[in-house]
Amino acid sequence: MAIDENNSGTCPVDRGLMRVGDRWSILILRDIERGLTRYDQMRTSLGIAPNILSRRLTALTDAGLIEKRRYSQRPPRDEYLLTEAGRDFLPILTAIGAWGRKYNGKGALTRQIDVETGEAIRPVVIDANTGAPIGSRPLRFEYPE
Amino acid sequence: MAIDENNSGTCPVDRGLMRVGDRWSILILRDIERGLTRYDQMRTSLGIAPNILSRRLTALTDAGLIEKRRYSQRPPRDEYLLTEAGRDFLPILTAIGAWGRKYNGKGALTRQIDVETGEAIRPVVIDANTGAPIGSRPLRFEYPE
DNA sequence: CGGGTCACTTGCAAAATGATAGTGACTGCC
DNA sequence: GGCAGTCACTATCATTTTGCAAGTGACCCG
Repeated sequence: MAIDENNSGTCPVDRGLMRVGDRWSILILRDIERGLTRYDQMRTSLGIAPNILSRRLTALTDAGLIEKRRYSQRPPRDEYLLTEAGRDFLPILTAIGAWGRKYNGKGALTRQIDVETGEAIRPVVIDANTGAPIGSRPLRFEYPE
Repeated sequence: MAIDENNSGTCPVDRGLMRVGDRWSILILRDIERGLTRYDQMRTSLGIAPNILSRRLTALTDAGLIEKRRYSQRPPRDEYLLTEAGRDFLPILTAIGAWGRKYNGKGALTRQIDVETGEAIRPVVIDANTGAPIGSRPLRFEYPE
C-alpha cells in the first residue's frame, strides 16, 4: 500500500500509521532511542539494505519524526536525532515491546530499567482522565458529523 | 521485508512487530474493534483488494490475534473475532490514535468516549511500577548476557 | 599513494501488493 | 424453476516495493 498523502478518513489511528506505518520505520526509531544515531550503526544493527535505509530515513525526516544533524564538518558526518514528535512516539514503542514480550517472549529479551528504582518498567496504556487502563472500562466511538 | 518467522534478536519491539508489523493488519484490528467483523464490511471500510484482505486475515489468524467463528451454518458465514492477544493489542491502537491526533489531526476525527463519564479518553503510556508516564523518568536498557 | 571508514547511490532481481475478473454457496423473488 | 443478488472468497496478471550487490565520493591515516 502506498502511504496516503491526503488524509484518509477520520480515523486517528490511520493518521498515525500514515507516518510510521511500516516495520523498518519503527525499528529505526527504536535504534535511535538506543543511541544508534548514525547511518552505519543502524545499517549493521538492522541488517537493512542501504538503499532502503536511506529511503526510510528520508521518509521519517519528511514525516517530522527525526532530523539530520551534522556533528562533524570534516569529514562531513551526520547523525539522526528524534524530534519532539519522534520522542512522543517512543512510549508506544515500549507498549509494543511489552506486548511482544508477553506474546512472543521466548528466550532472553532486552529490558528497560528505571534508573532510580532499578526495576524493569511495566508499560500500560491508561486513560489520563480516569487513570484506568484502556480496556477496563466500556468505551464507545464518536464519529464526527 | 519478509516477516521473520524465527525470532529476530532480543528486542521485544521486534518480536511484537513480527506479528502486526504492517499497516493493514493494524487497520483490520481497528475495524474489528469498531464492530466490523465480517469480510465484506472490512473490505468496503478499508478499500482493500480482496486477495490482500484474505492474506492478512489468514496471517493475523496464524499469529493468534484473531479467530474465525462461524455464525451461520446456512448460508455458511464466518466472522473474525479478537483473541486475548488481539484484545491486548487494542490499547496500543488507542495510543497510536492519540499520537496521530496530536501530530496529524487536521479536520474532524473519530474519538473514543468513556461511556460512564462521557468524556473523550486521553491515552497515556505509564510505567505501572511508578505510575509515571514513560519518558518522564530516565531509563536504561539492559541487554541479556 | 594506498588502504580504510562512512554515507550513501545505482542497477537489477525478487517479492509483495493491488486491480480486476471469476467462482461457489447460498437466499429471496416472481 | 429460473434469475438476480449477497457474501466470501480465489486466480490471474500488472505494478510497486523491497532487497542484494556493487560502485561512488569525501575524507583520514600511515
